[in-house]
Amino acid sequence: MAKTQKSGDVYDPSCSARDALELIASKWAMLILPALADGPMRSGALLRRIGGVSQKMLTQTLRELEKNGLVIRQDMQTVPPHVEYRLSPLGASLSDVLVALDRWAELHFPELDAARERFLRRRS
Amino acid sequence: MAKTQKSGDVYDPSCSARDALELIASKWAMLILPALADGPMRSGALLRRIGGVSQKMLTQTLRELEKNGLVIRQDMQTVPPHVEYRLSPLGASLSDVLVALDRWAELHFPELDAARERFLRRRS
DNA sequence: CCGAATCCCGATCGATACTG
DNA sequence: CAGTATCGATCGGGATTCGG
Repeated sequence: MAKTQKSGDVYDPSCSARDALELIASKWAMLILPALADGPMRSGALLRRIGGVSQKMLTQTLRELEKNGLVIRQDMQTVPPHVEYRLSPLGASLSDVLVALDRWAELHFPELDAARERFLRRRS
Repeated sequence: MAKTQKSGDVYDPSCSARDALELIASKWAMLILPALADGPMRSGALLRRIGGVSQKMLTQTLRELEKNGLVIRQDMQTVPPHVEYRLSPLGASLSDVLVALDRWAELHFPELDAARERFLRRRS
């Protein structure tokens, strides 16, 4: 195996907990997983729900999440294509934490904005 | 102003809550902020604490966090240089959420590993 | 018609060496 | 000890094309 798994330590780059963190540390994953918390969605619906995401990045991120067992992909094998994505139990547990992060951003972004402006003013 | 601030909605790419999320969605920010939760640290100590980070990325990320009011930089103006970083109250509140994320990764990475292996096996 | 794969470019990252 | 500069490698993301 590639990594020594001692105990889970995200500060150890050789621990695969770090891989897990890097998977999560993606702005799209942080939006996709919470979006799926309310129930299964088609790829087109996700594309509309998540503003600013491209089809490519959506598919790419979903594949990565599927690969790691966080998202389950269900292809209805119909014409026209109908593909649904839903959270696995593992994905749902992660989604809970990510929802908290999203809510933090939605609550505190004005303070970040203000700090940025203060910072710029200070250097002018 | 660049973005219409309606209400905080991370799903709206024109809301600066999205900017906040993108700032957070960095593997280094996710390690730096929790690392500072235990108290102020010097830059060298952070470099040692956070495995795999380069001096460049550490400085760069710290600057970004400082710019957004999450981290406070204190230069002791001595020779040799002594610079300390510590969380602002805002940064501390974010750190709490990030700690939860880190702990999720440390708890569940074996399940991700297993899922990846299952995925590979399925396609072989 | 919907979802995925390919090509291509700019932005970003990381290693190393250097400055104050 | 803290930060910067440079450069090659890598990644993100859009436009386009493919396939069912």
